[in-house]
Amino acid sequence: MRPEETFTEPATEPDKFLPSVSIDCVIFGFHDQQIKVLLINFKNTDIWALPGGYIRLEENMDEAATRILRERASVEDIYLEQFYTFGHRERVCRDLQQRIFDALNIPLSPDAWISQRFVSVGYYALVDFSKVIPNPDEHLQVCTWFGFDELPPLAFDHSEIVQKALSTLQARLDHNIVGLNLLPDTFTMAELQSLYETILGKKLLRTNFQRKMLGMEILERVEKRFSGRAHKAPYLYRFNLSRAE
Amino acid sequence: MRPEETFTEPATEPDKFLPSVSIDCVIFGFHDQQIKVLLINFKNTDIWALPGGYIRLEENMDEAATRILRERASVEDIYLEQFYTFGHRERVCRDLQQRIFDALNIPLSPDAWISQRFVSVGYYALVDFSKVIPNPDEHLQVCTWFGFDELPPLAFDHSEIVQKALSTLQARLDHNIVGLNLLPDTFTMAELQSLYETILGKKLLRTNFQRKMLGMEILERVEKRFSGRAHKAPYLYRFNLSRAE
DNA sequence: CGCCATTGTATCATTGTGGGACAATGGTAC
DNA sequence: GTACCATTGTCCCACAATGATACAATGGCG
Repeated sequence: MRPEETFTEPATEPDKFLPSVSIDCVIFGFHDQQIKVLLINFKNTDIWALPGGYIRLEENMDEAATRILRERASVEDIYLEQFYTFGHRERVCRDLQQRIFDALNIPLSPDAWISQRFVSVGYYALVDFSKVIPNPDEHLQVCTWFGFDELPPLAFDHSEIVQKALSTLQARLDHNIVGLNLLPDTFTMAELQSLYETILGKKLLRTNFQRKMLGMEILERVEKRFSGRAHKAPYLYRFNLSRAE
Repeated sequence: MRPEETFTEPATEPDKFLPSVSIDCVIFGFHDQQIKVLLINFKNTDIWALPGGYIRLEENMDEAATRILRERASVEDIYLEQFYTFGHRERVCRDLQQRIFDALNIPLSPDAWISQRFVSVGYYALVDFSKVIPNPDEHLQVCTWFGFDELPPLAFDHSEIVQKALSTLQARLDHNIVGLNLLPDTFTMAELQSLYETILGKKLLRTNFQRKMLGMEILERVEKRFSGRAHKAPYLYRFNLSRAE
């Protein structure tokens, strides 16, 4: 199964997919003190959108989301969570959709279910920025990271979807161990704090943050870092969930 | 538009509805110190299920949920919230579905989308038990309240849906003002506490619960109750959201 | 008319959090 | 080599939030 099958097949082989339902993935990364989102851009257009896809008849919905993510971001064992389903009547703009298919030179019959109304199930993924290789297929020009605050205008209701993904992530910050998925294997306390501050959109007190994180007993210290920078070298930490009981 | 149209139409007039997507509603009430759930029972069967329905092409998804609720529980201005979307491959059992349609004497073509796989969007509603008039239509034998701990076996994956609805409600208890929707206009502190204890499934300390609720400044005291029972008569309270600022 | 379960409130101990003090560290500049 | 200094790790204090208990007020009931 080649990655690019997903995009063309629903138009050419509609019977292999579940009609009226799509999946859109908000893939979050963290780099340079910034939340990043992976966006795609269709060939011959300037249209940016969330990576998404459709559910094959033989797939569970979660499996479909995992596959879509694998195809776009080339990552396995991903942290993936469903957060909301978007079902506004006019959420998919027909004209814009037509423009995309025209640009790709794929025929789109107005009768096909893929031309009709959609409900889209939103998933967000937390991935280690450094391990992701964006993976454009033959229909995509680019597949790139954008800073959360520098997103281009997005197709359809994708801006709303991104916004809802972030607010859900904020609300679940206590339960999701976001660092485990968004950071490299080892990291400094400052990096972890910067991640939390970026997600929450506010500054935290360094000392209290450190106290709280260490108190959770899910961090393990590893050897001192050989800091390239000046000043006192911080510890490196690693997540160790087995310590939490 | 008569209520019962919803159930037959997708089979007879599939083009009026969005294929592959259904809505299932978990309608919560509170009575006799118990969380209640409204269930339906199809005529000539012993099959219990959640009230559900389909999305008309001209409806937003939220509107569809509101309509389904109105048709089943005859309540307007309902507190309704989407909580999860269920998309397992085998979640709708074909045989069971066939049995329902046979019992109702409605033809069900195996080719129709309604015979195929579904994704179901779950909504939960919080309603004032005393104001709800369960409203069975011509295809339903009964439409009744069940205690949450005394639910009969449910069709398809509806047990899982109910469970997820409650756990979501628990998680959102801080943000949702559940009392506003689940209790009558006026109520005692003991009733409010009992509601919270039932939802959370654990006892709370009376004095601290009272302190916390009063501290939120969303309750307003009304005249003393003429308690039929012995002992000190408690205050009656009413929600007054304008006080929260 | 006193009993007593219930209710409203005050009080104290414990824990959690905001905020700052301070010593230790380890490149950098001299 | 040495003084410097921003960063880091830790401790401490003040105050808020919460757990838990004590106690007075109430109002039907016997």
